[in-house]
Amino acid sequence: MLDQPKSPLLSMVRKLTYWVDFDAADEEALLALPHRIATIGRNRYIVREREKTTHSCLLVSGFAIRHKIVVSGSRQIVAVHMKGDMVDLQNSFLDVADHSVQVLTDCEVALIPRDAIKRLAFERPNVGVAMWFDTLVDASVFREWIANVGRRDAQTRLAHLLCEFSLRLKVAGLGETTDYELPMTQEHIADCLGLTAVHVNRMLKVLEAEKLISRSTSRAVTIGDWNKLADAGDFDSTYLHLREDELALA
Amino acid sequence: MLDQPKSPLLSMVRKLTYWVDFDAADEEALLALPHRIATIGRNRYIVREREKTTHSCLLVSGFAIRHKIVVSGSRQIVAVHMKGDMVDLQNSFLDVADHSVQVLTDCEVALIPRDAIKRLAFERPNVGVAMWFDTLVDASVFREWIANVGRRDAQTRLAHLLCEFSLRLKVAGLGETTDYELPMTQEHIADCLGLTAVHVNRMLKVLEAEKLISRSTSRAVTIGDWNKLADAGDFDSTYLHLREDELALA
DNA sequence: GTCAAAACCAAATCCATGTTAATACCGATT
DNA sequence: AATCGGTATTAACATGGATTTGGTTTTGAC
Repeated sequence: MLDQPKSPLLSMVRKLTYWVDFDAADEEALLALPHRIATIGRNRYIVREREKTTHSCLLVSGFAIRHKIVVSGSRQIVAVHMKGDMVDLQNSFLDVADHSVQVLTDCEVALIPRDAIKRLAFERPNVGVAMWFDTLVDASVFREWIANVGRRDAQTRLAHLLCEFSLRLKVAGLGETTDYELPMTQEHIADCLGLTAVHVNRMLKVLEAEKLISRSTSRAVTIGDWNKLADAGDFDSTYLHLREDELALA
Repeated sequence: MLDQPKSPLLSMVRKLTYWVDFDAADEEALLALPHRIATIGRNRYIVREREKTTHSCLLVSGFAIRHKIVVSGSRQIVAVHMKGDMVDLQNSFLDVADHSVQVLTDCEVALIPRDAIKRLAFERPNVGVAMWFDTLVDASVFREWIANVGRRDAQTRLAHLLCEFSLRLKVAGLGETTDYELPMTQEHIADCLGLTAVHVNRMLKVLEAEKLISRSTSRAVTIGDWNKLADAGDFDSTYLHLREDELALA
């Protein structure tokens, strides 16, 4: 702690460096970004739709969702974020937030002034391009979700989401590929999938009955046969654009 | 023509310059990007899912869609593109395409080698950041589509899409806000909305019966009262992140 | 440890949208 | 003007998922 304080920004550096080769100065500049660590309590909002944002936010621990509320009052979750994700590069550069970001669990975040990020992107093209590519991956996930919600039936949708979580949690070091703890309630899942919580419950039962998953507690998911679940979920991990080494461990 | 050949890349420059202040050298460098003009016939593919891509593509005229095919065989359209859009900054930097891009009509495109774009992004941070921001806007539209498909009923979904087209076509100089030609069949619309073509037809009739729109030919849309249609579609243009001057003319 | 609130589970009913299939239209040829 | 293929339209019927209700279990705040 005294001699080698581990920066919470390290996970960001690690993530971004996949896309471009940073030199020492790039890394230093990233780690030197001004930031403030904050703890955000369960269910609190990081940003609300239509607000102006001034900070971007790196998730150090915990889970967060992005969501939109439609006129009927129902909620659509458009993304789930976990440790190491840069939440809200999205909102913060488009001036007015087009969606809300809410924390699921108590979270530690590093708040970085967006102007500092912006400046860095101009000064160090390596960093700028890396962030650009990172948002391209986000966009790819959004596209897959459009397809999931638009064209797959409830069971397939759910299986797909469970596969996505499986890989992402593993990569984030938060579980095993075939065994993890769901960070969210069935209602959250429903809002990811454009379904009702009641129906998510039914489909979980179906997946369980078909021996694709099993659950010890209500949040714990164990995947019996990963490939079968992936088939059931029409899941192809291409869209996550994981690195080879990340894929390998899956 | 002889003294002032108008570059097809100009519309790209105009679009990108909204986000950052280009200097003369930036603009020059953008216009100097190597590119090849090609004409692509109706229904042809620009990229197919899982292919490796080497070029990025600027739409000079015509319409294109991005889509994914799910296991049941149905198609989900995840984006519609028109004149001036950079199609496939997305695919081309993520090595393997996670979705297909297909043109609807005969299209003129400018094909730009992705390496040239990448190099430019490193050499001229202004350009890199501008492209980054452009993809942030794309991502914002994806999010809105997730919500549209996931949480709005058929009629609202359709009204929402018609509003989006209304603004985007107007901004692209391809129609009036209250009066435009739909670039797509009802089946295409259905695949944007996660519905069937039959049901899209039904809903078009409903919107017509409620005097929200009228149609002279089957593709022509006239919006009676824009605000009423926007209400019916739960439409708020924030997510398009249009410039003020573009919004003004809406 | 207690208690209220939240989450989960189950069953019955309903309805928005899907499915299928037949007909009508329209624009592009020849 | 006859033909043809792709769209659009319409109707009858089927169904996946929503809704509603009520009960049970778990969670977390104190």
